[in-house]
Amino acid sequence: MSEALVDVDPRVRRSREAVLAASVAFFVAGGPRAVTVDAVSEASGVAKTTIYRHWRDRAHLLADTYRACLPVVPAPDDSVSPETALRDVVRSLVHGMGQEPTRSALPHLIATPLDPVESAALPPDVLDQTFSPLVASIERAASAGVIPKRTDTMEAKHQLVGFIIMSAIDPTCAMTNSLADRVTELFLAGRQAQT
Amino acid sequence: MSEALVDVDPRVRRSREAVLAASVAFFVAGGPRAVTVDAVSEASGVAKTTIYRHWRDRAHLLADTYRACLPVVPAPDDSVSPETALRDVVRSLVHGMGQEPTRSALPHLIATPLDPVESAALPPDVLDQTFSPLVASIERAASAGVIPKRTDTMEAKHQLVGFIIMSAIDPTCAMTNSLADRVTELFLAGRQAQT
DNA sequence: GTAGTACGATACCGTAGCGTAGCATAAAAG
DNA sequence: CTTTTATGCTACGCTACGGTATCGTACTAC
Repeated sequence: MSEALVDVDPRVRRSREAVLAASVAFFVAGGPRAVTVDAVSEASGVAKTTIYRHWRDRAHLLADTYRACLPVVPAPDDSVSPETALRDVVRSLVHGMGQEPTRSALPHLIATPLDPVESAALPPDVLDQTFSPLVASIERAASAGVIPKRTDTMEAKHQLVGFIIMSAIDPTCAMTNSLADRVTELFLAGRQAQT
Repeated sequence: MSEALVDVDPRVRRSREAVLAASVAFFVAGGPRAVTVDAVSEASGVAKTTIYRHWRDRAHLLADTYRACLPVVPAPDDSVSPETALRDVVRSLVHGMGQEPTRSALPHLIATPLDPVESAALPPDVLDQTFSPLVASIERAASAGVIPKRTDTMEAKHQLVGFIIMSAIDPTCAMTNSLADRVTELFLAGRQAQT
């Protein structure tokens, strides 16, 4: 980030990182409710007062914690075929959802934005942004005719995202490229069978 | 329930129902964290002391609240074809997930069992039981050869359940038989295209 | 009508958690 | 070495919440 050029003081860096790491750990283990300033302070070794010097209040700390648990999904590559682009995005999503802390935090990532108090400092559509590359790939596949042109984008999104998320929530499931490609194949085969 | 034959006293019935209704409302609106005994007491008009006469502690109230939000999914009918049985179960699931309070509570229904403190009085596999009819239908379809016999049951479950849940979470999505049949069709077409 | 029982109201204790104030200390920057 | 700044520590006030005790009242059942 560009902030790294401003926050030169290593003390600030160290404090912010230690706090966020502890906060993420609590969020993963017990959801937003488990992220208490006192607990984070003790676990991170950073004084409570210092935490409040970096975050206005608990809601803002929680917002940063939430964002730290979101996977980074690269934008789809337009220079390859629509099928390949879709397959790559699904691979990225499966990989991102399988990585910690995202994977263990997933149920909380879904539920937190719906909590009227815990979502206080959260932008309303944080989670949607994660799936926007996928939506773009679906739309491209539809306009290219790889799947029926009349395909309901949101329905297709539910189909793919749901499959991936349920797999990630199941701890016995391996989040590999192999799984990702199966997701893509089953999706394409089903859609292409539509009259 | 058979309890209705024992709890003849209308005062008890009235209290239990009012408390549970208010508790469900809070759970739907804000998750387990929002279910506080004080708030439920005030909203239901039932005294706090009376609540503790019917539930040992907050955890047991929350467990009943959670169960009240689960949909009822009838067991699959073995007298019809595997395809029809699967289609019917998917219809029931879609319908159940689309009904209030289940629909609005869905994210919390997923996240709550993973919360180490809020899941205190919850049986560990409450949510799984909801999907057991679906799993049975998938297995029957596989052994009948409607879908490949080597089908990974859990993977197929993730595929179907994920699609349904993501649709239900999207408030703009109509949870109709039409959607349910599309889910089933896309599933079967994709699976049947497997070599 | 009478006995039993569920209920409501109030008051209370203990704990957890948010957020702040004041001051001493250590570390970075020049 | 000196100045600036980030930090740690202790203490504090406040609120929300879980859970209990007590007592008077209203309703149900027979």
